[in-house]
Amino acid sequence: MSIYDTLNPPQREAVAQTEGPVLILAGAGSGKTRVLTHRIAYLMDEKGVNPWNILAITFTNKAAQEMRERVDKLVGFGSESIWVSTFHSACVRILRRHIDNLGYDTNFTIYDTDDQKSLMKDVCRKMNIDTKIYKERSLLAQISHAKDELLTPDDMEMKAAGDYNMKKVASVYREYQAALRKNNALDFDDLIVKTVELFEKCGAVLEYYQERFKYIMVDEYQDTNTAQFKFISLLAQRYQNLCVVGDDDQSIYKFRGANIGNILGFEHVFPDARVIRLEQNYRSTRNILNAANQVIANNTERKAKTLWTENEEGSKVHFRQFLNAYEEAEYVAGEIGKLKRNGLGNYRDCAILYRTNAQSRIFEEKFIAANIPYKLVGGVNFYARKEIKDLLCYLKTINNARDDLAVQRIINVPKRGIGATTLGRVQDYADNMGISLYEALRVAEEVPSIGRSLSKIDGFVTFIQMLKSKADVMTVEEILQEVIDSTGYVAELEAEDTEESRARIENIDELISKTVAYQEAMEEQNQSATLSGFLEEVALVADIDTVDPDQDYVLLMTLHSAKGLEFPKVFMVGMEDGIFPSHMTISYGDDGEMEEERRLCYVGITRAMKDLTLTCAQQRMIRGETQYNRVSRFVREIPRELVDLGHTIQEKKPKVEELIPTPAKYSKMKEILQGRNYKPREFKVTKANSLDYEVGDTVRHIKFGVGIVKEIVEGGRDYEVTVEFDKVGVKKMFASFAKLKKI
DNA sequence: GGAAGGGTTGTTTTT
DNA sequence: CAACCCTTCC
Repeated sequence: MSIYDTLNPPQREAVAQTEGPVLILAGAGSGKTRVLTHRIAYLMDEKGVNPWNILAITFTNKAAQEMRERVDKLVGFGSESIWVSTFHSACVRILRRHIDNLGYDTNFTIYDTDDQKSLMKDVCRKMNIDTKIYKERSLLAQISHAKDELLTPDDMEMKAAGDYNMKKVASVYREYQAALRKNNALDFDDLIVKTVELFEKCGAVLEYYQERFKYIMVDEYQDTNTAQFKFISLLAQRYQNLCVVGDDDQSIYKFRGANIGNILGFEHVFPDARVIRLEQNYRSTRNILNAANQVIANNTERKAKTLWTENEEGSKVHFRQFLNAYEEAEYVAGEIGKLKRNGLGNYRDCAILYRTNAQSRIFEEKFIAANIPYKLVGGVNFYARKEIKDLLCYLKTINNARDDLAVQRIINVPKRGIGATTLGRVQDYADNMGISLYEALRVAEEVPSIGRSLSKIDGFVTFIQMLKSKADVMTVEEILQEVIDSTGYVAELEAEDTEESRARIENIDELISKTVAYQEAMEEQNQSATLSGFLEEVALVADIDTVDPDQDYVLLMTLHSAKGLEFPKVFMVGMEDGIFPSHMTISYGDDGEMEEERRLCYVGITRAMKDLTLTCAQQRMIRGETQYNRVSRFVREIPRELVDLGHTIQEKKPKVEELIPTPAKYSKMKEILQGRNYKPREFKVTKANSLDYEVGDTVRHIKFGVGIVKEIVEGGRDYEVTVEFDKVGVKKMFASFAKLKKI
């Protein structure tokens, strides 16, 4: 009995076909992750392939991690030397070693969307471009599309021919790239583009990686763009052992350049490719799968296939319509509460899927009111929060002083009395001398009419220099701690003492824990923890990567984020024409866009294992105005006999109210929500049953150090602990996030 | 130099 | 409805 006996025939074929190009068309829930992990195991076990020679590209870091764990279980050795990572991480890893060939420093910074926007703003200002006409966002979008297609500014200009607008964009693109290079920074798209550029420019580097990656596998292949395809084909050119896995019906990233032609035309590019179809679904009940099949059958641009399953029929797809979004959310909260109370399932079995992030708000409100723990995936990224960005920019400045953007952000945070005027003068000087902002600050005495600000600038520069010199011997955590202490960042927030400032401090504590976690992870993998390593990890984590399967919470996310996941119970909410499919698609889109929306719907439906509920509201507030939407056309595409309509339209919510303890008045809700602080994300404030320390004990706090517990007051939600610290005096804090350790 | 307030704008979707 | 940008006022 071998580990491969549990596979069905096509799965086994996909596993055993190790040589040459292979296209695996894997329908939703057809066990493609199993195939991939078994295939890797097979390569190592049966074919004697060195794990060092295997590259597996996944869509998220989380998927990468899971795949490694599963291979570990199958093979039990060597999985740590397989490269399993996302396109972006793989490229960063390569660039960190070789990007000096392209004239960048290997400690380059990675710019996120916010950084890109600030940089673009600078560029437009310098070029005298009216951002009322050419919006930063739209310029960046056009540039991003160009990069997806591997078009340089020159290509774009050529393509523009007589098109004035596109010519203008091309010139902005050129300046933008120059600015990035000056800051020694890359944006997300550059990570791929520059790697391809590197391969094309340096034959030796490409050859090295071709030799290294003799076996290449790519998951979620339907969502690769042209640049990613180029990256992969260059690598696979020599040995041609390229195995791609995808499902054209689940291609949902056209807007960010995904080229569905990559999968539809694979056999054309690799004529001797073996094509294997996985059509048996192991995930969903028959009713759910049939509903999905019926919906997707309305698309014309697809490789025909029909998924089947041996699973039981299961319950029908539930459909419920409500008066408004509040009742919709209340219903969902009520259903989940009921499930948990009746012991029929856990919170973690449930996912709420919606089309746009903005729809999450109401569900958060209702979940808080109903005391249901949840985790919001996506939306405002943790690393996009002001306090986190501020601190990270300190780290970036210490790491790469050529990053002007980072320096600009922190030079006067906290207030050092270095204002816009002074900064402008230094910037001018830097521009004239062709040096970076930070270099100019270092020689600020040379800058004309700097006056009294000089001493303040000196203070800042001395501080950064000190940390730069010590960066090699300090851990990331120590550096961060030093920044926090010396700048008084947290102290300032403490003085503020509002709900908001406390939430910010909590976020900062979390950032500190993340540095510790990073160090531990590196130690485990026998790698050294570096500042640029940490910054890179921070730049490339997707929110979904932070979901912890051991925690019992409901997941709230967009349909896009749900790709690749599965849940026993799924709620697809906001099923209305105008929301999903989106207003944009209905009014301005073509057939292709509508088909993409439909694929998104297909992805949503096929996430569900046992139970699927579709909901919508008759009226809904969008951007301050009330909309009346029809039931989504996708709902109407599901055959009537597969649907349970419940007790008609507005079942007045008699039971629901009982389920929700707080008075269901919106204003009241809002008060609770806002009182609880800003944007509550996870339910972390869970009151411990008891504390493992008591009055008189000596405890350690991650930030304040050692102290003695003076008082413990039991509050409703949490314990309030008063501690007298050796260094910082008496502090009051909540037990659940002070994380005091008895010593 | 910095905070407060008013007007304007906009959302699909993300690494 | 908010978030964000810009102006105004201290």
